[in-house]
Amino acid sequence: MLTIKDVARLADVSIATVSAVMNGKGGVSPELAQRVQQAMEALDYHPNQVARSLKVRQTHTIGMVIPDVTNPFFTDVMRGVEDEARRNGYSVIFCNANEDPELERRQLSTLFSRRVDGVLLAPTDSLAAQDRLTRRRFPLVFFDRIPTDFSGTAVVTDNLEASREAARHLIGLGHQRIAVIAGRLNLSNGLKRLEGFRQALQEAHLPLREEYLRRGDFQLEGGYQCGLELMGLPDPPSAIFCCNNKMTLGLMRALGELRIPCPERVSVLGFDDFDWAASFSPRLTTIAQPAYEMGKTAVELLLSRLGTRKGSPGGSEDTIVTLKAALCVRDSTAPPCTAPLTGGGFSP
Amino acid sequence: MLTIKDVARLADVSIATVSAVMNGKGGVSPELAQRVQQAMEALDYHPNQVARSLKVRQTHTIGMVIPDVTNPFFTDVMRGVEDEARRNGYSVIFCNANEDPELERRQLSTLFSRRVDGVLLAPTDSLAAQDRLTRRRFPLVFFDRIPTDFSGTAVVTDNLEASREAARHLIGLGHQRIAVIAGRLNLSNGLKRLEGFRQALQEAHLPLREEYLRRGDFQLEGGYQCGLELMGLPDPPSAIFCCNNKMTLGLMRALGELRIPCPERVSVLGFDDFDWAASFSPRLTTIAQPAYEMGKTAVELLLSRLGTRKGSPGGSEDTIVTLKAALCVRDSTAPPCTAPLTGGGFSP
DNA sequence: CTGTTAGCGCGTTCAG
DNA sequence: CTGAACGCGCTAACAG
Repeated sequence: MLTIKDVARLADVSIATVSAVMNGKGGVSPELAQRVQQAMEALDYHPNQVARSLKVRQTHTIGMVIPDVTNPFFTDVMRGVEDEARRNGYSVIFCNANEDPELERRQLSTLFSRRVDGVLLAPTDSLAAQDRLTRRRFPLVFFDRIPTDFSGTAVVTDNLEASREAARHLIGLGHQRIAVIAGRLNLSNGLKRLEGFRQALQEAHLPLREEYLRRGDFQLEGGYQCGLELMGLPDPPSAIFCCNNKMTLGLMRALGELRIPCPERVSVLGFDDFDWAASFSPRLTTIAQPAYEMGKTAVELLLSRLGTRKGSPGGSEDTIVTLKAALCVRDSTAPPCTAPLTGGGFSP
Repeated sequence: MLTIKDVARLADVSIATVSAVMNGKGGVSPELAQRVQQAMEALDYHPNQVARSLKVRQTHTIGMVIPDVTNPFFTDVMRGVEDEARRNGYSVIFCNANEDPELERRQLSTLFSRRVDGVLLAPTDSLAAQDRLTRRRFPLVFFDRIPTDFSGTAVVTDNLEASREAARHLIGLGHQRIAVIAGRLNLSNGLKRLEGFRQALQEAHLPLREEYLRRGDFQLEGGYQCGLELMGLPDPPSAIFCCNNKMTLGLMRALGELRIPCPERVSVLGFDDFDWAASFSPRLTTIAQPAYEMGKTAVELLLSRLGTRKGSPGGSEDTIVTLKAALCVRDSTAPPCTAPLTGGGFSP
């Protein structure tokens, strides 16, 4: 393996000089710099970053732990993270937490051992934030979700407002029997989405019937089950708001098996947009989160904390950036049908 | 930052002893080992992996460069990689190449600087393999696709056989006018899929009309365009085989806009399965690649090369593992309609 | 402006 | 079985 010494020898200078030109320090005569450059080229020399990291005490690596890599929302975030990180000379070690707090802990632990400069985290429960492992171990930026009573740096979408808008869209269409498939309620995203939905209903003086509030787990299976239950009700809803992409998938699967046409018999509005949403029937009405931008912002936040870290501690912390989501109206939402589709008789 | 010295001091032993217990070397009295363990616990000590890496000359990190993180096929592979890597004490640095050979080169370069122990690569063109950057720099395992005239270690799915099966399914349904939307033909996956399709047609003594062979770029837009063109033909196909997931999405979008019912008017069979495929209408008939297993296998292959690397060079190289894919028959394929749907008249 | 030297935190000799 | 010394490849302080 080539080292800085090989370059120095070939260029006939000291290793300090080589180091200086590599790091763009001034104070090297143009001729020598030239010689060094050529030597590096000739040898196809790549400086050993691990040695460098040991010395400068930063690895230019950030860790990212994701609850679920197969969720397209998170992969969009990842793209934003990777792009922005690379543009700033950082690499990213990604870890899958599989929505498992214990695994999350272990991942955080190895990230620390690898001395990443900072970590991007979408926590799987509310504990991570308080953990001695995370706090003070390294700069941490939360994304997508934050624990209750959170203080720190984070970037999230405005889940409350987005969900209100979603519900208002349904209400505006004339729906009165609106159900919601909520996600896990221990983290901010699930909670705020339900809350926003509730608020909009309240503002419209519409009740949220108990049997219309279902709780999934953000997974496909949960959405499927809730969909089955909801449509099996004596008085099924005419519209359903589904709090994330995977559950929406499950819901649609349930509707398909039940042969319940959407939007004719029931409207569906799903949180999270994805390519697929516009390719199949029905084309899904969704709330689109700015996922890529979220990743980009998370890195910016982290890097700025890293930059000022040397300054007085407790400086620019406790920043929560909130991103706006957008309603994408497509074909899965429509006014409720007035004529009953089930029987031949009338109903009010 | 805590070091091994702090542990040694607290346990009142030498650093060598601490090192020995950490690495499970024998020759330490149980009592001392106990003391050391307790000290490590008490301090919540995490060994500095970067220092360790510098010394032992391996980072226990593998690099993975992916052509497109947003493609669910690759994220499934990633899950397999991450899981298997972690189980063997490896972390993974993932890089997005964005289907861009130049970016791929840069990513490979920084991976080398970071001295990853090996790299998993789905190359974006045929050059990477020959590159002086990749060859001999570090152990390399290709996945998903290999360059033409490849030699080395790789894991791919049996694209040829899978595509033959796909085409045979369509033929078995009675289709005669079968079109194909092929992908990029410079890499093995695109090529083999087309080849398998061709073979099956030949075996059935069916011609592949020139206008029925379209070439996409594995992206959604390409599938969309090809779909438009194909269905705009004077004599449109009654079935389409689409060579990857994203193009299938585009194709379905085109069909939707054209209001061409699937499978009534045209059957669609897409390469790559995904959760979505079973949730919307029509439920897609697909070829399901064992993506997770591919990731897992890639890591196994890499790790075994790493393990025997100290042995005679050129040992267990040039292994190409081929994984079987499975046909998932759902609703998007059906026998061709015999009655014309377009006009009211007859046609043969 | 350039070269020499001392560590960064750890693993691994070697004496004891 | 344990402890002190050396070096991995690099940067930073200092000396020339």
